[in-house]
Amino acid sequence: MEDRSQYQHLEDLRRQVNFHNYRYHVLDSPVISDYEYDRLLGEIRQIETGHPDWITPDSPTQRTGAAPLERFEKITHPAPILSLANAFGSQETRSWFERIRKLDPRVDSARFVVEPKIDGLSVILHYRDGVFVQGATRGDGEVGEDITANLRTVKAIPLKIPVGQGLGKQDAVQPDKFGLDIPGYLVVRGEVFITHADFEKLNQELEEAGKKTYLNPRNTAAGSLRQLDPNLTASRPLALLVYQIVFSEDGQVPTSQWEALEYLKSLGFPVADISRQFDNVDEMIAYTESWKVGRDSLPYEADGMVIKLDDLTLSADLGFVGKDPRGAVAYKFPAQEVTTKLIDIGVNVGRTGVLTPYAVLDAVEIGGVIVERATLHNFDFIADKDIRIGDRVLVKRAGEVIPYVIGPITDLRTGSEKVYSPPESCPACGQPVEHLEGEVAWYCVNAACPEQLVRNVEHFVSRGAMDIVGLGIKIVEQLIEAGKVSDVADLYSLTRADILDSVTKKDRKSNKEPPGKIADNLLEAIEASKQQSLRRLLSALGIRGVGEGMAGDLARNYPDLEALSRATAEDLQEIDGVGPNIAEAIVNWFARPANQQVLAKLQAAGVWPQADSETAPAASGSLAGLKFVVTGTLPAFTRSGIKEFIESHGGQVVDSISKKTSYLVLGENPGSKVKRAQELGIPVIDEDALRKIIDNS
DNA sequence: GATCCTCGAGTTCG
DNA sequence: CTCGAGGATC
Repeated sequence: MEDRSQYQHLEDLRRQVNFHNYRYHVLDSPVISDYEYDRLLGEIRQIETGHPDWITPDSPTQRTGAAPLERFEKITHPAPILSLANAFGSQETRSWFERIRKLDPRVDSARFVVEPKIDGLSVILHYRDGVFVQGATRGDGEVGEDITANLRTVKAIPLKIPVGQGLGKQDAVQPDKFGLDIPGYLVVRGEVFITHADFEKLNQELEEAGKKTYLNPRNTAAGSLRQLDPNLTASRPLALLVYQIVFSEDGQVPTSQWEALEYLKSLGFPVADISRQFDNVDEMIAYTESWKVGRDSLPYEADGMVIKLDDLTLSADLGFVGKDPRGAVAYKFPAQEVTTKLIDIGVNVGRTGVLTPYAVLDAVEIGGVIVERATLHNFDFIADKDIRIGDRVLVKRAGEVIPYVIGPITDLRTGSEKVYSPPESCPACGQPVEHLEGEVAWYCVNAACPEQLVRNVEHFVSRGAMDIVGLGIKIVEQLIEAGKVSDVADLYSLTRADILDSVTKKDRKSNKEPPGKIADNLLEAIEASKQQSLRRLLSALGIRGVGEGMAGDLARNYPDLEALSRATAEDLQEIDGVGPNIAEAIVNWFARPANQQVLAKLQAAGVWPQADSETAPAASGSLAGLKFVVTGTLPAFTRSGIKEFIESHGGQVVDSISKKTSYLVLGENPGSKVKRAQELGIPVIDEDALRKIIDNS
């Protein structure tokens, strides 16, 4: 008697846990705390321990704990698991529609369903009498691998359908709203994936534990499902969205894709909430395109949208082209991540002598441009990620612009890859390289390294520094090669003849301007640069640790270079933001004879700015005390324009988002900063909103 | 001593 | 944009 009531209690507990599981993993809105959930689960475990014969495969305790497998068994799918033809852009999507319209007049008035194409792993789930009995990978579409034990640990997969039956809650689903008999045997298809947020959290945890991190959410999801030990799979934050009924027996299922999604939802399966139904091609395409732009705001990685004819009967009647069904098409977004071969590793020498490795890649298109080079940051990065020459690597364009190597696809190694070791001598001058203890960077310490000189002069003339227009890297190289320039001060003693002698020979055919004119323009630009502010000159000199910001701070505290050169390390540390390291770097720079010579030459040439008004901070204004970060392109401003605009109203512009940021100003084609702002709860505004803030105060 | 913030330096393609 | 590192802050 007691057994009987305890069994009923167990059943009740299981129903409750399943319900809360559904609330959490499918609806994403839990109604009890994790603690309470764990307590319910614990109680079930306790009862089951006392009565092992009561354990059923759909008990929530059976999600974990299965023993590791030797290998995965093969499973033949009950129906072929199809792939889709791709369409790149709206033009190809329209062509697809036109093609099938000609084949069948019914297409003319057809409806469409648009769903996200999530970058995860396709899985096939089998339910016998409402109980999850088997799960498989897609494999080649006919035969997949049995990963039932792993899938059981994915909490978003209902172990029993329908969910919520008998709980009497308002969220309880009504599977009979379609008036259909739930099939005794039902096979559905879905995508297992990991959200961006969970992926980042997982990688952070792995990194803290000193373990190897994953490359991207897709690899992680795929790797997690292919673990032979289900306990490992259980520890991964896998999510699921279901989108297709593959097969059914002993029952009826909807014959429209939209209803199929509704039906699956009613059975307790998670279904993508951005899926939409359309009866108009233009609106369908507009919606699809809207996600091409908005893909970054999705919580998961999507590599496109799937467009399906809503009428599944019509879709089936249309048949196939090769293996692809005619009734659906995958609208692909431009790739943001691409794999390619790393052919070689080269090394650049920066103006400070830092050696930076870069990857020479087998050219690939990423997001519309051909990429064949990507920075590798530093030599530790190569070692940490275990990047080898000949590896296939995953490459991404950060913020849609600068490509970088995420890491090697180790599964694709052939054994012929070569481990890379950093050079022992500078690739530009051949002098031995040095590495300071505790620092990541390797340096070429040869003061006469020609590459460093080129970079140094390049930096000196750049837009943010002395702003000498018309003096590009090519001309700098030629002037140095011709021996006309051996430090930045030499620019001010250049004659017309010097420039004509060394520069014009090579550039003549590519330039329409007569060489004399080029020389004159250049001399004029050099002359004009003598009027640049102390802040700009300081930042142009390239003292270690002194960039645009620090140069401004120094220029506010010292009237000219002479005064600064006499400052001691102690004096300098009085300035906010200057610590022992930067103070020492400044003192050392002024102490070097070569630099003293440069200073003397500059002074003689009249390049000797005094403390200037440009450095006076705007202490008041409607934006006083507010910190702004700008991302993307603003309609009415240039990059430096918006900075000046905000600063002129007393606001401050910084580069990276932190808790102290007041607003993120959003332009077009924004980068990853938007996501970070959302995480930190920082208000995101556009240009107009910024103006309103100024006007309203 | 640990953690957060800010800055500097190098960076690709067209 | 990313990464490293110096400085400030608790």
